[in-house]
Amino acid sequence: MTVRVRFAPSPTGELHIGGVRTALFNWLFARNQGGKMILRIDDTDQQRSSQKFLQTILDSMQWLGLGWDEGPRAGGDFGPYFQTQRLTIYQEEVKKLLDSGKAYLCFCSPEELARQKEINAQKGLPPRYSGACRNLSYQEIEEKKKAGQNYVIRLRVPEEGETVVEDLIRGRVTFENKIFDDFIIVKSDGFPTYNFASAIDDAKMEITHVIRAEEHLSNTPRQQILCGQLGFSTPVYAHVPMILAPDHSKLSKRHGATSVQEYREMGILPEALINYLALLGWSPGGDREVINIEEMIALFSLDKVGKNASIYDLKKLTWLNSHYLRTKEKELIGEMMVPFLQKEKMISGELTEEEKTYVEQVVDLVREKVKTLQEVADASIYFFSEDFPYDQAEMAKHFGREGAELVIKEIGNTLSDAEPFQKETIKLKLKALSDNLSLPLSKINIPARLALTGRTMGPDLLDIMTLLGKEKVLQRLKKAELLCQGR
RNA sequence: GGCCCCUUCGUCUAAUCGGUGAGGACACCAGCCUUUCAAGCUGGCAGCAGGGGUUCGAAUCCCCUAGGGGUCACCA
Repeated sequence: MTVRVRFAPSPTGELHIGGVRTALFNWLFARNQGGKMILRIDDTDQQRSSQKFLQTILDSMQWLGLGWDEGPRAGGDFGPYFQTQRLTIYQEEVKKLLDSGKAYLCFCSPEELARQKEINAQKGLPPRYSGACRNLSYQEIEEKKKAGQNYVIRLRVPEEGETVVEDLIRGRVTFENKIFDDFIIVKSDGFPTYNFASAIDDAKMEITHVIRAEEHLSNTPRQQILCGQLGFSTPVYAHVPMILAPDHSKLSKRHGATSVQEYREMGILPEALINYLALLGWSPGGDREVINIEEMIALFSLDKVGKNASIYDLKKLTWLNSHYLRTKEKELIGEMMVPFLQKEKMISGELTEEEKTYVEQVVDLVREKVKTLQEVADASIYFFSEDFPYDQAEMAKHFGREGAELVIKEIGNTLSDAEPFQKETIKLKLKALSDNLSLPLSKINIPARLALTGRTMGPDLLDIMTLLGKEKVLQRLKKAELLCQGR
């Protein structure tokens, strides 16, 4: 039997890192097992679902390289892959349950239910449904329907016995059936609830393994009961641990960057995010930290997934990102830089081949010093514009000093003779100048760097000079002379 | 509150059948390197939640306590 797994996001928000990690584990498992990855859209929440979120989720998945074999944009034999397009399938199953008395209509209004819950809460009882409509007569039902009363459909849950979930990660988990009340399977708007639609779709789509977050573990017995009533066999379950925010609470917007989209905009590389997320809750064994996707696929197995929730730590993500930033081909990083450079107005329009090469050279110099693509852009301004900012504090320190102007002037003089204008010749010139002026090399390099870049830290000075070219270097040194005078 | 899950350095984690000086990574600190800042290299700090058992021997098995998380929605 071929493995079929599914990732079933609901388009009610952006794809967050918890969701991606779940998607990743599904994807790795499918690839490792030679199985299929299905993407299903659980969009039964009419109020909150939106087309915009759907697009973002699909884009995020594709950006990360987590492709799917069946689903939106891919098609497949088990469609449709949107729950809102599967209504007739659910209706068919509802009818069976209703006809056999395994489900019933409930006319209690949300207000009534809320009141019941409040009463229960006051008595210290769990907030469960009273069962008021459990045994309505046929006549009562017809009357209420005729009166136009809204209703939901509830599943009649057996009060005796227990339901056992055999979880690949947690082991055997037992629930007493009496703790469940008759839960809703069809909402008053006619749409199925999550537990209902999910159980049906997993069965109809022939999903073999349901790999999802631990928050669903408590829902699993309900789905198993449903499968039993529906006559479906249950898939194998694997509940992966949750990802928690640094304050140990459940992830939410107030925790800063939590969506894939945000990391992308920040300049995190997809492979860094994947690598980081893979290490959260799973270990490839040994002392591996940096691991590429092919190795992950080869090594992935659910029994190496841990049981405890993990807290995400941006520092490690950032470290991995700087690693990939530094080691990936500069041509590829150059391409990825384009939107960032455009955003900062450092480039515009289509790049010529020459410009592409220049961007790559800049990237190659700057990336050693920073951790994200955005930081590459921030650290590259002086390579793209004459109108770059000068660090005021450093200016005061290095240009405000007695004799600063003279040093800058001397640097300009000596460099104007540097021919060809290359690292070795420049190096010799600067060294000679340091000897002539009896100044340590740093007293020359630092002002020069400040003059050329507006800051005192950055890539190798000689590399900056050669990439900028003689003309710009001399021009900026002239400008710096004036800045010294105007102190 | 009921039910369920979980508990190894600050964080992510490793430790085949119980026998380890409890290993690695990020972060942090120090040194080296160095024209700046990084990177890199070397070293350091730091952990088995607590208590009972079982055993010659427990991070590992059992029980209790504590703590954290999840769930109990006409959200998924």
